[in-house]
Amino acid sequence: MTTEYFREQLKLKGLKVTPQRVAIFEAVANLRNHPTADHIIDYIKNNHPNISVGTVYKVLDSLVENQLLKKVKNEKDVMRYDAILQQHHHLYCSKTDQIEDFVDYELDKIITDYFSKKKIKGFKVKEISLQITGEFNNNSIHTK
Amino acid sequence: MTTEYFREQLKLKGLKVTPQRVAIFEAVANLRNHPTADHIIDYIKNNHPNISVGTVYKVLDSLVENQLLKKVKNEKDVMRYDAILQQHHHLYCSKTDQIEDFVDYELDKIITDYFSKKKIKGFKVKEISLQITGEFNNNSIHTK
DNA sequence: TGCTCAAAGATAATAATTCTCTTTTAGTAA
DNA sequence: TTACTAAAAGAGAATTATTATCTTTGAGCA
Ligand SMILES: [Mn+2]
Ligand SMILES: [Mn+2]
Ligand SMILES: [Zn+2]
Ligand SMILES: [Zn+2]
Repeated sequence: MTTEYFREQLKLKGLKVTPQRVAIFEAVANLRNHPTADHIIDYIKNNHPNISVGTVYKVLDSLVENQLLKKVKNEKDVMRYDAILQQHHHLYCSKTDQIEDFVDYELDKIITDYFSKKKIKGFKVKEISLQITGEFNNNSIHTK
Repeated sequence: MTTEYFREQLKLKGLKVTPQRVAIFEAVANLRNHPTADHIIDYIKNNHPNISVGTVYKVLDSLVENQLLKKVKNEKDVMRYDAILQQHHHLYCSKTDQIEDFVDYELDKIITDYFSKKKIKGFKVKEISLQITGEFNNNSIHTK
């Protein structure tokens, strides 16, 4: 996924294409492990040694607002971000803070079918995702 | 659910039964809407006008640790707590911060069945729950 | 009834995030 | 290409949630 792609996405949303926005957007996508603001800052330090933390938070907010990123719910006092917008689920490790993506179309179909029949009264569903909590086997943690 | 019940639960876990612990535990259970530490403090102000916020956080931590409460993941920078331990899901309102419980045994069975067949390799599942994001119809918000 | 250790209270410290203000710059139009 | 301008970035202070430290209190137990 090239830098040009990220610039384009920003443009499509009517956002000014700044080096900071591109770098932050790209960082979340490349890091892939649902990074925190801090992870992102570390990651872009080389090319942006003096980026302001306020900028990072503001950019993340606006990317989320413009639906180019999503926040990832978790039970720590630090927000995490996700560049994958398509429907997917998350594996939460209760030992480490690792969060991995879990994609399963068959499961998605089952759930979609179920909720197309059974409506939740008084609530309009926009999105359904699973949070799967458990533990990774140490040896199978794929860092790349 | 009587106060005696909460005292008993604490005792069963080998925790000292203090008025603060009982009050906080009871508050989360009675409030029912996945309160924050702050909500809890407000709620118990009458009976415990001088409770220390540090105490509230420490008690909440230890109740979670002892599996008498659960943290509720959400995408705000404030933790929320749940006294319902049995398997259930959450409806997240994207307009307000309302989080409501959603219980559905049929759905649980479908998901359990699915995962009993299809294992996730490299990951030992402990718990699966859905986060259902959407919007409540204003008129059907049940505050009690 | 008194001991003792764990818990509560008070308050300072920390960490994540937001805010305010000044400077810079991307986009646009002369 | 240049100049203008609104929006964004930077710097740093402020805020908020949470945690830590230290002293005092009190629950459980002999
Ligand atoms: Mn914090
Ligand atoms: Mn915070
Ligand atoms: Zn993800
Ligand atoms: Zn709940």
